Amino acid sequence: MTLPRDFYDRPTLDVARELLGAVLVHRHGSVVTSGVIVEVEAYIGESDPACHAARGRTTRNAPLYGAPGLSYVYLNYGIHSLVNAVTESEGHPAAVLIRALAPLDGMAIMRRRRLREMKGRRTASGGQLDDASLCRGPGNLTMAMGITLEEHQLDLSGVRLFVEPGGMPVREIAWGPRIGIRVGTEQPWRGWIAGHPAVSAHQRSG
DNA sequence: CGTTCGATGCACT
DNA sequence: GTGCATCGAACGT
Repeated sequence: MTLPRDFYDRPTLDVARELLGAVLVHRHGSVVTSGVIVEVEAYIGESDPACHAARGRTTRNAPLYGAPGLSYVYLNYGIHSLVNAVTESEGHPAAVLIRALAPLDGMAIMRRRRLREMKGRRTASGGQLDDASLCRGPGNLTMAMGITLEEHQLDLSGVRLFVEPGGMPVREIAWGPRIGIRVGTEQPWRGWIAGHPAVSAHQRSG
């Protein structure tokens, strides 16, 4: 079962909460990668200074104003593709950023992609990557899953990049300030599964 | 613990 | 030209 389009046509914080514990799946040819969503952030409307729509509609952020249930992928810092799910009805720009996954399928290729990206660089751990680290962080998870700008504007209820509910039981959800932004930090719009080892940025408890 | 820094692409000013 | 919804290493305290 795949979450339908109208799942995303709702208040963004509701969508964000219910994405926790669901499974993000990427089919790239015959290669399938997936993982349980354990960390998300909500970006809601033009009044949210951290939302890409904060300064009105542009060609870049137009998909945020469009149909809910599509992917919104953009390149950040010239290096990382970040993947969002567009939420709320047309004309209401909002999205949920997927920040971390607990890997399920394709862990071998995830590890290969992550290590290839780190090639040439010295690593403190000698190039070790435990399972919980494969998709920890929004840039790391897209690297591991092979999500690029080619996955921009895909139907999340389709067959290539989609979400299935019920990946794991969610005992406790914690909420706190969003990470890595310079404005809008007063809103507790980062949600994560309390205590999960794949959550990024040291804040795993609530 | 903390801050700083380089790598890198694109949209916007 | 500036500014990022990043990452990991390096170095200071």
